[in-house]
Amino acid sequence: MSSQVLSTQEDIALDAWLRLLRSSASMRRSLSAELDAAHGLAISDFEALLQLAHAEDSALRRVDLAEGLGLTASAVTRLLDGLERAGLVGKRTCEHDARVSYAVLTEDGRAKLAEASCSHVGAIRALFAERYSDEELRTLAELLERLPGAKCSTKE
Amino acid sequence: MSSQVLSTQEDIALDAWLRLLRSSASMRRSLSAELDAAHGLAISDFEALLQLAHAEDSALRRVDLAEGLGLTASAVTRLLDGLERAGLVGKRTCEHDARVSYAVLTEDGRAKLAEASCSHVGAIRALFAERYSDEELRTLAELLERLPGAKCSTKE
DNA sequence: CGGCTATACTTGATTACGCAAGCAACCATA
DNA sequence: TATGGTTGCTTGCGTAATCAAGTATAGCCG
Repeated sequence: MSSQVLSTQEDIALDAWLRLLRSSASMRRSLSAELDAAHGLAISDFEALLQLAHAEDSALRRVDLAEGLGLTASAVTRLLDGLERAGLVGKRTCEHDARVSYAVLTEDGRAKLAEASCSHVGAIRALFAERYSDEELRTLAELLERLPGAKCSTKE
Repeated sequence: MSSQVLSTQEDIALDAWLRLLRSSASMRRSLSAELDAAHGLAISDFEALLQLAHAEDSALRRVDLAEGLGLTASAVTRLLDGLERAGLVGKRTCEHDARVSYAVLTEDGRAKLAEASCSHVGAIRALFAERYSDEELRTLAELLERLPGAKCSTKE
């Protein structure tokens, strides 16, 4: 009794939160190791390329990329530094606003993405397919969508 | 068509994965800011104190704490450095194995945890309660438990 | 006993992020 | 046009994590 600081009553929210944290960290670690070993990309690199590939003209303002990735502007500056150095994305200036610079997917970038997509997305799909039925997966995706910051999708 | 690297067919697994990543990052950021502002603790600090409070004798080997927190041994060394400096945990040697050193919750640590639990766990509960019915929350927790690294719980 | 391997932990280097501050360009209003 | 506020982006710095390498103890097997 003396050791009970928190009530022992089931606290499902706390369990859900811990599982969310732990599983995302654990999956991020393993997927990241795989992706890096196979293609020399970090997870954020891959997702940036993916966002660009789905964007109009394969180009995005850095601000919008940050929004899409759930990162800050400064993180995107450094992320793109690396991708530009690797030749996977390029810069394009904006005619109407000299402040903005577009990040543009290069042909090399598109090729790299295609090459990495197969194994990476496959690994992601496998992780879920092993554990859930189609119905359960849809339920999970729907429930997760309601959480803060989760309004993201592969389409559009 | 030229811009489609990945199939546009619904890829629920990928959506679920992105939502998991984004929501955990977003929630971690906001909860962390709150917890730090109100009690000067990082999320990992809080969770370490919580694990200790639930442990036998309020003590854990560093290895086991690492396992419970989903961190590496070196991360735990540095985490405990801070908590020891703050007087919230202490060290205890092991009689039978000179390699191991137990991290022990101090009275100050227990008090700090009690103080922080109220608002922090409250915030967590609120985040979920706002979005889910009891039934949905149970479903979410159950689904998340199946993911890699999610085998964690507040009880035992 | 002596040597091997495994385990518990620490330490140094690196990384990925956030935040705060700064700069330059844009916009609105007077 | 001047001026004040906002937006897009970069830079400096701090932090929390990682990995790789190092130290010390344990325990086993010849």
